[in-house]
Amino acid sequence: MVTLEDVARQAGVSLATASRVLNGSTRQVGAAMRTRVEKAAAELGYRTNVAAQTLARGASNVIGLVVHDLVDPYFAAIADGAMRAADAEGHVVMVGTTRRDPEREIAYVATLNAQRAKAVLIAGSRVADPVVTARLKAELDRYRAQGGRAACVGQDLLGVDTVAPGNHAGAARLAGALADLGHTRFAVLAGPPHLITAADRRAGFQAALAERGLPEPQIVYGRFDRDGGHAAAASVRPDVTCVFAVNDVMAVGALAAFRERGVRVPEDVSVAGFDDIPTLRDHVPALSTVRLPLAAMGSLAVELALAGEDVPQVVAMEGEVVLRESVRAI
Amino acid sequence: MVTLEDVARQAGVSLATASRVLNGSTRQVGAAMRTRVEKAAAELGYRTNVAAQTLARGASNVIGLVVHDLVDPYFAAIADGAMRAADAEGHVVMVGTTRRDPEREIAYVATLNAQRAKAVLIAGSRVADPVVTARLKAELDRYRAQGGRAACVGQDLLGVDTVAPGNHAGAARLAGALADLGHTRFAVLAGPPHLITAADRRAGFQAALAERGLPEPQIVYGRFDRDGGHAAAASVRPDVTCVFAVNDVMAVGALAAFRERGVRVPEDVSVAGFDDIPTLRDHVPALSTVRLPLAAMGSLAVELALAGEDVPQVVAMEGEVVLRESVRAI
DNA sequence: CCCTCCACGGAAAGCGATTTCCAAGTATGC
DNA sequence: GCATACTTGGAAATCGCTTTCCGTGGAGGG
Repeated sequence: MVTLEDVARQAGVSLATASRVLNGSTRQVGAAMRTRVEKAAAELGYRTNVAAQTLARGASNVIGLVVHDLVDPYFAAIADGAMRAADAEGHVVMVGTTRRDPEREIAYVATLNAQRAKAVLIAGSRVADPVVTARLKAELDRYRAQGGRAACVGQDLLGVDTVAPGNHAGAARLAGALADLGHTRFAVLAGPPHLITAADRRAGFQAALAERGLPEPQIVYGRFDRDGGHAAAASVRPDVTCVFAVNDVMAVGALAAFRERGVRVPEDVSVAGFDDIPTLRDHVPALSTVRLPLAAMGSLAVELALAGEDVPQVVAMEGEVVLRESVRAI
Repeated sequence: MVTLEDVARQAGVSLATASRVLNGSTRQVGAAMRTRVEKAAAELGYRTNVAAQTLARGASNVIGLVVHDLVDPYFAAIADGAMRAADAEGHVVMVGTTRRDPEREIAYVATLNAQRAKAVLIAGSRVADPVVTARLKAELDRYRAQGGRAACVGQDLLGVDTVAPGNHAGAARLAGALADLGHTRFAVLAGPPHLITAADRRAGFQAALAERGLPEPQIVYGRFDRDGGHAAAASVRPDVTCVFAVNDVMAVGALAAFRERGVRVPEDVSVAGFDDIPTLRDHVPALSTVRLPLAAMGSLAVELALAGEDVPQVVAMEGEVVLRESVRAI
């Protein structure tokens, strides 16, 4: 394994000079020395040992990204945005998936702390359990106490820079748009009650209906993924004319369930989701939803974390209602 | 920043003992010392400095994964499989996206070499340019010369452990199945000519048609993504009854293009893809394809790399033809 | 022509862990 | 009861790089 010392010896210069040439420094190195070092490094096939560099510098160029599930287009889009931003700043990205287990989320923050990652990004909904949230916050605080930066895409509950999607307001606007189409009897495929994102969207939707004096929607709890939507669709009451799934992958699952049962969308029932994941544009029928700029949210989170303001910044991202063929007026 | 030395001092033991307790070792430590160290570590909130550990041990627990595009469900599925396997072995994963630029692929291998990653996984098609391939191979060889392990999901061109999808054979079997339905006039949305995966699939398809004495299919080149399929579909000749897109995302794009033009699938034209990406199951019409076990391929690649046999292993993965509603007999 | 200052090369002290080598204490066998 | 063999704790060298501090030679100013 060729080290900087090998390069320095081959070039006939000191370690310090070789380091300054190859790994950047504020100090200048004369042209003659510089080319000698570069030539030696190329000949020997030298590659910096980042572990040693990180140790010596006391700072790494790793950005950690924690998501629930990379296969979910929602997280894939956020991760993609984050990776582009990280890349543009010369950082590399370490990704961990929690598989929706908060314990794994905490463990991964600890791992990233051990890596002395430059920044940690946590994407995805918080859970309603205050004990779990407190433990994650404690782990993040410890990390930040050691000089780490952190940002979150989701609820502003961790005391760090946050990109906060307007879940409540977006769902409320969607409810309004759907009510304007003449719907009165709604169902909400609400996901798990303890997931705050799911709960906020459900609550926003319900609040808007109540404000208009419309009857309470049917609430169906379930999982937050495609299969959860598929299963929940089975219990929707027959008099319901419009179904709101609290995220797009659930809506896609519900659409599949309706199709299997011969229920036509939108003729028999209207369906809407939330997020506007990229894969949606090829779906039949085209799904109505609330558009969130997912990739931008990912890159913004990276920028916030890297900027590292003293007081945590919270940026709200409002979703835009997009009506497509999955809904119709009644 | 609390170090092992702080912990040792607080516990009143030596650095060596603290290290043995906290970071694993073959050596035993007495129960009394052990609990004292653990207590001190917990009180101080100690987190191992992985950079220092990596430097001292001469080995890291990072696995690098290089993919073209995380938003593409094909790569997301492979990455997910790889991450699960890595996780099971106690490794963390660093992901890089190349955005289909071979230069970035090479650069990322160099970065992972600098990280002294335990293993590097390269997923995605090689390109036909032998110079580029040689440069990537050289970079990988340098990495492996320093003790790194590598594996590849794709063509066996890099001299490392490889999980090789049966592109040619799978496409040939698909062509056979489609011909059995009575189709004789085909088009192939062939992707970019220089992408070997795309070329192999096209060639396999053509070979099977030729073997049956069927006329040459129309070949339409284009990009290897959804928009490429969408654009390519526009130039399909009107007499064609069956279109093969060399991957699923292209097929999905083609389906969208046909829908926009009022061409019905499968009534007017049959369409098939390749890969069987997970999002396909909710597509309308359900897309016929060749199923590849993507997640398993990802985890297998990790296992191969970690096993580190002396001679590179090559595991072929054969795809299974799956006919769904996007094709019909003629 | 002398003095100051700048530019640039090198020696050496860390960074925070692991691990080898010693030494001392404790079991075990006869 | 003594020699032998394990255990187990600690001192110190080491991993590869960065960076401070020092020293030297040459340019520029008066």
